[in-house]
Amino acid sequence: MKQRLAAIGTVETLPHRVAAFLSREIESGELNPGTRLPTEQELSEKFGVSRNVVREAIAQLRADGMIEARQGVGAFVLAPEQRASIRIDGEALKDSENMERLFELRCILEAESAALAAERRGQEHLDAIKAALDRMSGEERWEEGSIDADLLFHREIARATGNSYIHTFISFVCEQIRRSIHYARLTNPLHDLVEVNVGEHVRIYEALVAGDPSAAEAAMRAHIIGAAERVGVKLPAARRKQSGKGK
Amino acid sequence: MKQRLAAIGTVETLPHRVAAFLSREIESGELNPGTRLPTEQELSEKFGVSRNVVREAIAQLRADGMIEARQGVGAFVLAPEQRASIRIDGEALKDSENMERLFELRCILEAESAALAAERRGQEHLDAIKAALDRMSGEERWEEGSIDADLLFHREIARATGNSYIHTFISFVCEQIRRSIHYARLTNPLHDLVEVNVGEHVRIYEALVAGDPSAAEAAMRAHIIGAAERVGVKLPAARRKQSGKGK
DNA sequence: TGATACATATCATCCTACAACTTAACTCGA
DNA sequence: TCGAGTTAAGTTGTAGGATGATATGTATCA
Repeated sequence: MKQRLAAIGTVETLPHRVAAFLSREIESGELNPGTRLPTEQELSEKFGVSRNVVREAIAQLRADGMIEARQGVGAFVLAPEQRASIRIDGEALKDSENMERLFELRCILEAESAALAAERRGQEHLDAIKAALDRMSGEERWEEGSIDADLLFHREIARATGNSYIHTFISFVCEQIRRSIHYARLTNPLHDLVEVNVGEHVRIYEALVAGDPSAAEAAMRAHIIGAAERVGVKLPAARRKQSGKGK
Repeated sequence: MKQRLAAIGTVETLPHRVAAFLSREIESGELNPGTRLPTEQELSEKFGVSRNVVREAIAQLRADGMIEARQGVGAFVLAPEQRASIRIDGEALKDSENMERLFELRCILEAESAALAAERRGQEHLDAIKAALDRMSGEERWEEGSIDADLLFHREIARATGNSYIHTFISFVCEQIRRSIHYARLTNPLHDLVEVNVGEHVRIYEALVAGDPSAAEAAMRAHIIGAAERVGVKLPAARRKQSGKGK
């Protein structure tokens, strides 16, 4: 709490910057659940901004369920379980272990998504998935166009599950991963472009056409594991395909 | 866009209400990606609030990545894929089909969580899970205390996966479900209290102790399906446990 | 036709003022 | 002395006005 805006860094509007700063204080444990934030006036002075800016920042944080404000009392940090939304800290993804974990979560979601899509897809879903696949095949190198087509491919599969929450969660996770990789490239332009592997996508598509949930799941799992490795992330050992204890 | 705040309903601060209204317009497709919102001044007049209130509302929406504001131009709706966070509309969960879908997603996440926890848990995890279990067992009826203990049980299992994203996602989904059920009870006080089924929890715990991922997954899946049914939600047919095609 | 200047529209920030709510302190009566 | 009621102080919630910054469109000039 000794910071001024000059030390906050990053771009964007002042409210966004104040909110980001406070958010980091909360996530890092500097401000524990139950802690009362400084008053709006104090924050205003501390950061050298108007009270309106502080209020806008606080509005953001309360919409996220990170804090609650009580009129006449102050603003208090809430427990993470009370959050009204899920966010992923882009900075945290610079740590490759966190990237691993996010890929693991993605693998869980996408493997199930593919299996459900294989069961529930209609012709219109297959058409959309094929269109994304064709778009991917038309690219010679793994560039933004390919990345967009790849994301679209995954999103269309998730759409075919008929479960909008699955679609939302997968879209979100894929987008966060994409952003992280994108920013890594901006920082390090020599970062190698990753080659597209359309064969893996084709196998997923074929399993969907065949309506084979197990094949779809396996193909998708292999694809996500492969995609992770291609960006330098090694997923934790595959599970239960070796245990053979499952019924 | 013909609404006034009187028609917005719900409680809370004016910015929150304006943001919620706009958010619903966006989610419902009334405001498509690329659409330009009315100016701040127009929204201020339309809703009969000050421009500050409108700005705070917009700050919330832009923090979510639902809109982007360009100085001198206006505020524009962004595509859902650009969202910086995941939210679940509590109103949408009043539709039982959406509740089904959310439970399905929960089942996907929690089954995997249990399996990973069975592989990765340490003694400290088991202790925490047991503590939550004991707390649940001490309750004679399914009340808030039991619900909290149940949520804690699930969160501790997710923590044992060692993947904070899994933990975050599961916590979030469980909390949204809990809130939805809680509000349903406020609206309809005659809604039956649901009995706690500690036996299912014990089975999960035992599989964790035994370090048996398959058993943990199966027990968790059965528990989630049972929990859903106990609140009147029937999950889509179980998948792949009958296909037997998996390797 | 392209570049430059100017006007207009709109967001971003700041400031002031008052309303509404909460909490602590004070006063008064039993 | 204790409890209830009142008042004062502190803090958030809202409103309104002003100025700065940015983007876009239009007019003018070379």
